[in-house]
Amino acid sequence: MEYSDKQIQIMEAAEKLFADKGFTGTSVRDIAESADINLAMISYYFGSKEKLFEAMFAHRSESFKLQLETMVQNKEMEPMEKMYQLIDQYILKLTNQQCFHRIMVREQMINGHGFIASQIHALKTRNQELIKQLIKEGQDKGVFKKDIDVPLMMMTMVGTVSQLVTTRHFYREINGLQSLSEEEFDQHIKTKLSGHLKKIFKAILSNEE
Amino acid sequence: MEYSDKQIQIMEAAEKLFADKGFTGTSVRDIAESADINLAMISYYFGSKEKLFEAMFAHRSESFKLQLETMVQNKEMEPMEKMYQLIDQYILKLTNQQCFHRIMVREQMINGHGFIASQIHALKTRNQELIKQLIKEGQDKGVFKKDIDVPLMMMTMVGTVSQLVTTRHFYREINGLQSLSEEEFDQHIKTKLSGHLKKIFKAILSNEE
DNA sequence: ATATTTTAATTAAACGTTTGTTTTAATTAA
DNA sequence: TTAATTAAAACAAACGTTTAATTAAAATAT
Repeated sequence: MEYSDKQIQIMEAAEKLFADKGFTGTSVRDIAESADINLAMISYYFGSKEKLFEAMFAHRSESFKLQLETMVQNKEMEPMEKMYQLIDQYILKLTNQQCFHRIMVREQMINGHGFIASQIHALKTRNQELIKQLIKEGQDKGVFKKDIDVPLMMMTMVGTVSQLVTTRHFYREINGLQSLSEEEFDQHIKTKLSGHLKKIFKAILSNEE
Repeated sequence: MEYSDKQIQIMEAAEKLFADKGFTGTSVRDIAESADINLAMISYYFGSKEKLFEAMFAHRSESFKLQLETMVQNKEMEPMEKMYQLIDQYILKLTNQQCFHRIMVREQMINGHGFIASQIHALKTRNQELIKQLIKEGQDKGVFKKDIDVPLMMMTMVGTVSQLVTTRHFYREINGLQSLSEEEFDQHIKTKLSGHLKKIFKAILSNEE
């Protein structure tokens, strides 16, 4: 789908507001003011508030996809290296798109059957499939353990990163990092999380002692 | 705070709706119908929708507290055993109060400064403090590693359980567990999570090889 | 114990706002 | 001149809350 500059401007304002206040907590007048456009433009461009939400979600979903195909199929790379790269890519996606992630968290909790639910389902199923391939390769090569619960493992990766992103202000305070700028704090999070998750995944996956 | 049966009846209906549809997504008329009372009773008993939310939250917060004090101070118990017990207790709390947890997840994402934010902050700070004690004891006894990032470790415990609870329908489908009843599925989750987290925490914490 | 008074609980209707959306009119670009 | 784009006003529906009237319960007096 192609969008004009004005449409993207509206979607970006909407994303921020939806992330902060939720779908029902955000009014179309909020969005119009924040995007600096007249409120009639929302219906004009997107048809409705709901359809704007869906358009924004689908738009961001695209850039939220993990780029794993070529990496998973790469035969030069060690399985554990691939796993580490997956972790870093996931951390990067989430820290770079924290608004969209917060929206995802809200939507995931609703066991819906509409457009958004199927978008999330497709995203998750795709990732799970690719990671299963990655794990199998490591097992076939004898470097990964045999009894690995992939969905549970993913829960730990996604859950840990998600928890840090959604409670970042608490983590920040408890570690006395108020002096850092948002960008510096994001960098701090990335580094810490990366080391932490790699340690855990090595312990779960690796056959070596 | 003491509440009458009717007040609890209202708070329980409200909790379910707030968990499913969010605060703004839930109308006082929804709550009144679901609790089978006249809508004026909400203002009559609680003052406002907002105050009902706060009352419900504080009420549930009480029973959500981890009971750790006596366990942490127990000198007969091994540190790792305590850690395992903490994990199981946390899993139990979350699976038993999934509605409240979903509300917590929503509220945590808002970096607010009101009543709810301070309730959550108190809950989290208290847990973190007790767990820090637990870790320190293990380190002093020489059974835990020295370089442990307690906040990050907690992110993994809380995050993994939270992720499973908030995306339970997806986890259920991907593992082909649709035939289980909700209760059987909850039991399945508890068992799996317990083993998974204990394995991870042993790897992170234990000094033994 | 019964009758009376007082307090509390419950109801339906109404209030003024805010909501998402549409319409109408004005302006701009082709 | 025609079509595309913007702004402002208007719309009904839904919102949280309050009101005033009624019923139920509790407390007091006889």
